[in-house]
Amino acid sequence: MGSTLARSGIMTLFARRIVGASRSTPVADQIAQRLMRDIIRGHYRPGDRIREQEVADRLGVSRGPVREALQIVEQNSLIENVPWKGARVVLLTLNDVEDLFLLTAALMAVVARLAVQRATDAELEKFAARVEAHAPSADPSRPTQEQLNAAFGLGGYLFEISRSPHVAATIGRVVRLVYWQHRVLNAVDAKWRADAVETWRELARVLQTRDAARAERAINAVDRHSRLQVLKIHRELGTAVYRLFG
Amino acid sequence: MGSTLARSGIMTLFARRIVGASRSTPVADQIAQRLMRDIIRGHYRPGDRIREQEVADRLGVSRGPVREALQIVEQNSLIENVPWKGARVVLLTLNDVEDLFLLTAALMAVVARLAVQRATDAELEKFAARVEAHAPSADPSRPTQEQLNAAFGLGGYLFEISRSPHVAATIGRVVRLVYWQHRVLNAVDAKWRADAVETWRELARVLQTRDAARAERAINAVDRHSRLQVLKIHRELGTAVYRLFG
DNA sequence: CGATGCTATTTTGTCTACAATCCGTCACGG
DNA sequence: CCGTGACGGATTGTAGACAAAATAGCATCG
Repeated sequence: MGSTLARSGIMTLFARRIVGASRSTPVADQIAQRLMRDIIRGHYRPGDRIREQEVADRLGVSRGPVREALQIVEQNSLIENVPWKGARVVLLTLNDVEDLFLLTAALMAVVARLAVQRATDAELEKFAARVEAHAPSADPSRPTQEQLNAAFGLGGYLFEISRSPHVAATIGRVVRLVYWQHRVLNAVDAKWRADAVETWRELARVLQTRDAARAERAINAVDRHSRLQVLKIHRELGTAVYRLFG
Repeated sequence: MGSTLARSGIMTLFARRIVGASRSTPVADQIAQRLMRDIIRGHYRPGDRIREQEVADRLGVSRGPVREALQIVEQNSLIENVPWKGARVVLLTLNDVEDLFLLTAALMAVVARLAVQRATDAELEKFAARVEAHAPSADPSRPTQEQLNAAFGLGGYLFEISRSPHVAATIGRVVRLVYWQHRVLNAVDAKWRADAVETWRELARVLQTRDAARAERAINAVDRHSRLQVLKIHRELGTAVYRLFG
């Protein structure tokens, strides 16, 4: 059946299975990861309906696991499940996005403190190396998707070395939505991407000083650029932003 | 089928369905709420296995909706779903609980700011009234469950008047786990409960001053008493705390 | 006596079938 | 011409049956 079900690889960072870790990932989980990837990559757009049978046919499974997966995706705030009407990709309003950035700021501060406290020197060095490795994707000529993947990957590793599954899970649900909104940044081809990489570099440097207060400021600087741009576009375009998600 | 499926009423506060709001709550959601209630109230204890057929028989439904419900509960970090081995109630370690309190503190600060900004005067008065109404449950002779319900109810209303579904959903997942840990407070029958009510009263007063900084301090004071007690018990008893969850 | 491998039972994972509900369409009447 | 209500197709909700895997118990062997 599931030759079409190749594991995502990017989202996996936030999927912590604390104990068992059996070799075979449950099909429902795989479908959920795949659906969230498809939504964030633009295969489904905000407001789109997701039909169970369509997903089942596309992935070569039956509707049972698909329904379980939809519950997972709903819990991650990417879809809404309305009784007898099915699943629909959420339409985030300007207020939603503002609140998500609020949450991100507060939770990122926690992550920064934990990383400073708990990450090893080797891990912080590896983090800095990853920042450099992903830096090329900040090239304005590259598609937004690469920048998105890079940020998601860096964030995921940062959560990992913070050594708190609960913090990682909580903030993971939030940043997934935030980075999804980064798709609207297609509309602005400014030097924003280069600035973003510079803030990541600064964060990597500050983390190695083990200064919690400075780390909090540095990690919030990372999101500041994108936050301003994303909110600006939302304010200008209103609900028309959804056309940018194709 | 579902005469046994009476709606919980307490958890409902965190279950936001943004648009549709059809009259009939999906069975899977009802089962999930019921399972989470059962776990927190001690029907299932940490480490207990939850068999699908048992749940299905007990609630008078088939295994399909139960499986969907288990995915929801797993996303709320109350159970772990291990492939081919089923669902098991999570065993929170001391580290887990510490991290959850960290998260709570950070997120409660956000809630305090939002409540100060967004709640109406009438809502803040109603909040103060609810604090007084629930005050009797702080009576040391009452069971811990009542104190737990009271705190959960007050928290839920506070999240509601903060007017941010995303913040409410995010912190809801965390405080559910935190208040679950309050069960260990059976072991200490100190004057903790009366102190707790006094911190709630103080929070209600401060919110009405619309002072965000003071509100942050006040809301963190609410959890401080229970946090210290809970962590103390965890440190003293180690894994033996699980015996307190019956 | 203890360890190991086999077998029976239990439990989970998935699929198929059927019932309940919704949505678009069209006929009908005002 | 427009609103209203019924019909049919499509989609979701649930149930039951079957396959796959794990657990427990027991017999066997060292």
